[in-house]
Amino acid sequence: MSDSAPTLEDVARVAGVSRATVSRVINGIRNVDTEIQKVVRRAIEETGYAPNRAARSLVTRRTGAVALVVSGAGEPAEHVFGDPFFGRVVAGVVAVLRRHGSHPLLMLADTADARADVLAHLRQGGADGALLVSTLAEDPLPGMCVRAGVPAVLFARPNPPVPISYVDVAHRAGAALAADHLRARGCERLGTISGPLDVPASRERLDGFRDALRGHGPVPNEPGNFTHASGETAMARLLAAHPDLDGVFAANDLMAQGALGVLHREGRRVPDDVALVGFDDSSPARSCRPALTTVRQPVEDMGAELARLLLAHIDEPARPSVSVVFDPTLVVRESA
Amino acid sequence: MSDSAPTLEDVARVAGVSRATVSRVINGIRNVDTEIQKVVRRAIEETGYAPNRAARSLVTRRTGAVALVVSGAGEPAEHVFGDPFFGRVVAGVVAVLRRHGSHPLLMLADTADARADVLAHLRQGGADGALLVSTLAEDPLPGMCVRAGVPAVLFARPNPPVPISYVDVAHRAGAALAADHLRARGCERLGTISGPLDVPASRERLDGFRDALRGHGPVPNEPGNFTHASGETAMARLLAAHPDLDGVFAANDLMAQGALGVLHREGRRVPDDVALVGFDDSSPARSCRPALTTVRQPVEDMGAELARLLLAHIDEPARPSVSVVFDPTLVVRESA
DNA sequence: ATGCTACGGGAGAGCGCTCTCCGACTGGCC
DNA sequence: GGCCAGTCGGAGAGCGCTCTCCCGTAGCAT
Repeated sequence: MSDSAPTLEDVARVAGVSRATVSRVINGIRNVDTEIQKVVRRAIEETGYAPNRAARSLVTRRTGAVALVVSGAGEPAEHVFGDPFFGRVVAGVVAVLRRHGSHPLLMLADTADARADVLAHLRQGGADGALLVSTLAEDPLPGMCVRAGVPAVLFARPNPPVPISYVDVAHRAGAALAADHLRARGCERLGTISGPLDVPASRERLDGFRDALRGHGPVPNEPGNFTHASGETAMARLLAAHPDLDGVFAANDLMAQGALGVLHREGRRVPDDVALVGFDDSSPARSCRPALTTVRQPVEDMGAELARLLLAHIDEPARPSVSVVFDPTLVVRESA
Repeated sequence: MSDSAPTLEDVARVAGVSRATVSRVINGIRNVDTEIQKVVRRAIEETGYAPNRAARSLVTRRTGAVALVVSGAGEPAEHVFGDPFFGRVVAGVVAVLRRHGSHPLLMLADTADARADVLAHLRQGGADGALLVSTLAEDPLPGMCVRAGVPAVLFARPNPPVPISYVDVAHRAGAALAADHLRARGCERLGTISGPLDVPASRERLDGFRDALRGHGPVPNEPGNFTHASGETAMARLLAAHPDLDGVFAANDLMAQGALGVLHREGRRVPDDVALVGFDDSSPARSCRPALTTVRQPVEDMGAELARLLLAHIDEPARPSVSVVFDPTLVVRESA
């Protein structure tokens, strides 16, 4: 045994067979005598052999890694990674990938340079494909991937529309769920705290809410940016402009939580004076007081589907792109 | 140009030089005539060349990837990934790695099989080293890495002690900060909600708290397991056994948040009747009502140091292992 | 003019693996 | 007994890159 790691050659010598046979045993095992298989396996054991991934990738053109790209504006990285929502996506992704022997390679695409790096990495075969999770209103990365012929799948519909597979939730239907619930519990004067209006998902949640309420008068909205703080300011503004509000729909739980704090400070009881519905069913929703009634996205399942789609596209590059839209459900807790 | 991706050879042909020269230009550029460099760069541009990472790794024995291993018991993956604490570690790690052109490869080591897979991956050169973040009381993985000669760095002190570098926070000092603060604001009857007592960090926080209070009578403790729910039950028990409690130290913010809910329900005002101090300074601490006074760990910095240490160990395998311990600080908010 | 160093650039040997041939051997059937 | 099909295993050609030699040329001192 030499000083460096054992190679196929070493194992073959110990087993008294050829390199090819050892390779056959390790991989698909097309047709190798069981007796020889045993001998080879013993030799592998004995030498402590571990196949070299780089050498294998060189010929198979597969790495067993997929890029998990977080595409966002220049916001601090901890924001994205610290977001439990993203964590749930990751959990779903990992659950599928690990069964397949793959792992996600975490990458940040927060600047044009970073995007170029990500694309270069992909083109260099650093990963077999990419999962793109974007917080950007308009993201050029999906288009770049398509043009470069890199298999990629998006979380959320691509904004500059490109022929690429994606998973999403039915935003309008989810918002309608919230609207119906608020109406059903007797709320008359509703308001909303939306996300940034240039983000399609925000837009759809707002439109879905308003559509469901068509014929019941205008619904005032204050846009936030999905953060706790923006929920607070939005709620304060909404309350200032419409003191008689009795129901609020926030486009995510974090903003709802912020709104909750403001309502409390202003002496409004929730849900008695003002009913509040969030979106996401993230962990804050559960730990809030009062616990948040919210529209649940099956985020883990969506993450899992994201991974499944990518693996399919990697396996079969010519596969037509599809969109998979999940239906949200209403989780009724205390706030509405 | 052939149908497949251009190779060094193609670029060399276009530039009218040898493969080696193109390689030189792309990498260290040891000594190549500037004129020729220009020609080569133009050829690279022209061919749209992207170096093949696998081929490069094969000879350099470097992948530019680092395993980020989440080592935990069989708990659901979403728990770990969804934990903002982990997200902050990742943010720190990524900040350093990206400057170095590396990326973290996310791996789960929640079972013995998974641990074996992780180790195999590392031994196969799937990553240049490993960052181990463990929630386990006793984790065999660090030892496995050391034995296999895989560069690895831990977040938190290794429990079966092994010669390996790690970063950690001064738990005892942090707990003492909490104790001193509670004493200073006049609390007399203190209690604690610790983490699992077989986890070294929990132990140290508890011991540190008690040590700082030595001579002021015994400090009752109810152990939890770092979850919201366990904080609730622990607080309820503590209150049942010691109704006259006027100060509580919880070993993390999540449990503190749970405790807060129970105190509220029991009609105790915080901080007037019972003062409460948490640990971590996680986002729940900020969004709680009342906002949590807590011991802040500089988690992002710790994550960054984690990555820096690993890169150093990869560069210089013989480098002696070290431990880097960060000092926590007290963040005073409303709860104490 | 000769030798020596210095440096730019090419040739070519691998890195460790997979996979396509192709040869050898076996057994069943005419 | 001969032939063909079928099965098993070996030889060897790459995959695309890096890096060590080595040669050629130029610059300088002898």
